[in-house]
Amino acid sequence: MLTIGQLARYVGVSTKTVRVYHAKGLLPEPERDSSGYRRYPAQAVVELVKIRMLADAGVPLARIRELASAPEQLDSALQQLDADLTTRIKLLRDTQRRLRKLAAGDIRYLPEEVERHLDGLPGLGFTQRWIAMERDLWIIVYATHPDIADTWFQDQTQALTNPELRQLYLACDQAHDLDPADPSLTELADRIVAASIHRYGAEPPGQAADATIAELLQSTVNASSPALRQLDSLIRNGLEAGGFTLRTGAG
Amino acid sequence: MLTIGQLARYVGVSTKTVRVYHAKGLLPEPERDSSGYRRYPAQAVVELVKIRMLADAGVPLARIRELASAPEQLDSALQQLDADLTTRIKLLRDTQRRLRKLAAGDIRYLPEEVERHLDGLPGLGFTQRWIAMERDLWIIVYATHPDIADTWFQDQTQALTNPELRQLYLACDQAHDLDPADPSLTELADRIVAASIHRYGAEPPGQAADATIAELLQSTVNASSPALRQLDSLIRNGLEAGGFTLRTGAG
DNA sequence: CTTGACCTTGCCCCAAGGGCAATGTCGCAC
DNA sequence: GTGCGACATTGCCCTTGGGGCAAGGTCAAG
Repeated sequence: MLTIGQLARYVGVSTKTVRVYHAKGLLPEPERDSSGYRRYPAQAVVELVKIRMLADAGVPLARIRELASAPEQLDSALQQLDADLTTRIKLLRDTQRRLRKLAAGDIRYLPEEVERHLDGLPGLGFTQRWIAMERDLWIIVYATHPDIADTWFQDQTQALTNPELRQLYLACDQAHDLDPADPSLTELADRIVAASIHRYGAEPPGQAADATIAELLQSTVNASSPALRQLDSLIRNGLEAGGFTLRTGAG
Repeated sequence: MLTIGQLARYVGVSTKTVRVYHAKGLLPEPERDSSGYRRYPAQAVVELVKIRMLADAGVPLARIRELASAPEQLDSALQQLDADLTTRIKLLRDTQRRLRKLAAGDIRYLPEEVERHLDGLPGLGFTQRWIAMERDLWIIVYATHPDIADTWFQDQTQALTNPELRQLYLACDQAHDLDPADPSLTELADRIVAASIHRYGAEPPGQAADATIAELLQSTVNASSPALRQLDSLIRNGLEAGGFTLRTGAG
C-alpha cells in the first residue's frame, strides 16, 4: 500500500495534483489508514498513469472524468484525440516557421517597393490624405496576409499604369468630401462597376482569395468618409445588378 | 484609424484580448476619439500580429512585454523559443505514440505471462502475502516503465529457476515477521549480497537502467515490514563494504 | 526528545482571457 | 426624432490546473 507521496513519485506528479484529481472525481478516494493518511493500492498507479496520458494530450480534466465513467466512448474519443494531436503538431510547426521568418528578416511595416510606390503617388495627383489611407491599408494587408499581399500589390501598381483606371482612383480620392447624396457619386460608381467587370471579369481578385480581409479593408475605407461609404454601397448595388453576386462573408 | 473591434478582427482575436494586452502593458493604449473610443493607427495591426506570433508560440505575456521593451534580447529569445518548439513538438509526438498504444491494446493491469508466473508461486512455497506484494510491484513496474518491465520480468523468472536463489527469496518472504534485531537477518543479508555479486557482477540490473524506480520499489517493500526494512539496510551496507557503491538517486 | 520528512485540510494566487452588467455612442430606417 | 442593432466603455466575477503557504498531526531515526 502506497502513500500519496509514493504514488505521486511513481507517476511523476505532485501530491497536490493527486489531491486535485480526487477533488474533481477523476481518481476515487482510497481508504484511509488509522491516522487518516490515504493508502493506495498498486492499481492506483495504473489509473493515474492513464489519467496523465490523457492530460498530457491536452484533454480537460472534466472530459477525462466523463471518459472514466463512460468507457464505451473511449475508443472514438481516442481517435478524435489522435487527430487533434496531429493538427496541433502541424499548428506548432506553422508557428515555428513564421517565427523563423520573423527572426530572419525583422518585420518592417512595409516592403521597400511599396514605399517607393507610395512615394510616387503625389506626382500622379493623389492627395496626402488618400496616400496615408492607402499606406495604412497596405500595412494591414502585409501584416495579416503576407502570402497574398504581393499579388495584390502587383495588381494595384499595374492598374495605375492604365490612365483610365488612374482617373477613377483619382476621382475616388476627390470624392472624399462630397455630400453622400451628390449625383456624381452615382456616376462614378457606374464607371467603377464597368471598369471592374472589364478588368476582372467574373472573379474579382482577392475576393476569391480571402473575402473577409477585403471586407475589413473596405470597412476601414468606409469609416474615413460618408461619401466613400455611399460610394461603396452604390458599387455593390451596381455589381449585383450587373449579374454579379458579391460572395462576401459566408459566401 | 481603426476601432478596437476592427483591429481585433484583422488579427483574429477578441476585443477583450486587445484590452488585456493594454492592461498588461504589451500594447500601448492608443488615442481616444471625442466619445472615448480607442482609435488605432494601422501600425497597431503589425504590433498585435507580432504579439500573437509570440503568444501562439507559448511565450507568457509578461515575457512578451519584456521583449517589447528590450529588443536586444529578441534574437536569443527567438532562438531559445525555436528550440522549445522543437522539443514540444517531439513531446506531443511521444504522447501521440503512447496514446495509440493505449488505443490499440487496452492496458491491462498485468500481461498474461506475469499472471501465470504469480499463479505458480504458491507451489514454490511463497506466502500469499508475499505474492500479493510482488503482484503490486509488477503492476507498478509495467505501468510506469513498460519499456524495461519485460526485461526485469525475464530476469526474475530466470532467477527463480535456480534453487539457491529461490531459497533466498523464500527466506525473505519468511523474514517478514522477524524482529529487526534478529541475527538471522544479518546472515540472510550476507548471503543475498554474495548471491547478488555472483549473479550481477558490478552492474546490478535495473539500477543502471533506472535507479529511481528501483528506489521507489524498494521503499514500497520496506514499508511492508520493519524486518524487511532492516534487511534492505543490511544489504546496502554489505554491497558497499564489498566494493560496490550503490549509484542511487543522483548517481 | 527532537528533528526532518511526511501527511492532513483550507485558503489564496497565478495566467489568459470569457462573460455579464450597466451605460454611452454610433449609423440607419422609419 | 425615435427606435433599433451593433459597437464601445469600465468593472467584476468565473474558469483550468494546479502552486504555495499555514497550522496542525504522524512517523521513523539519532
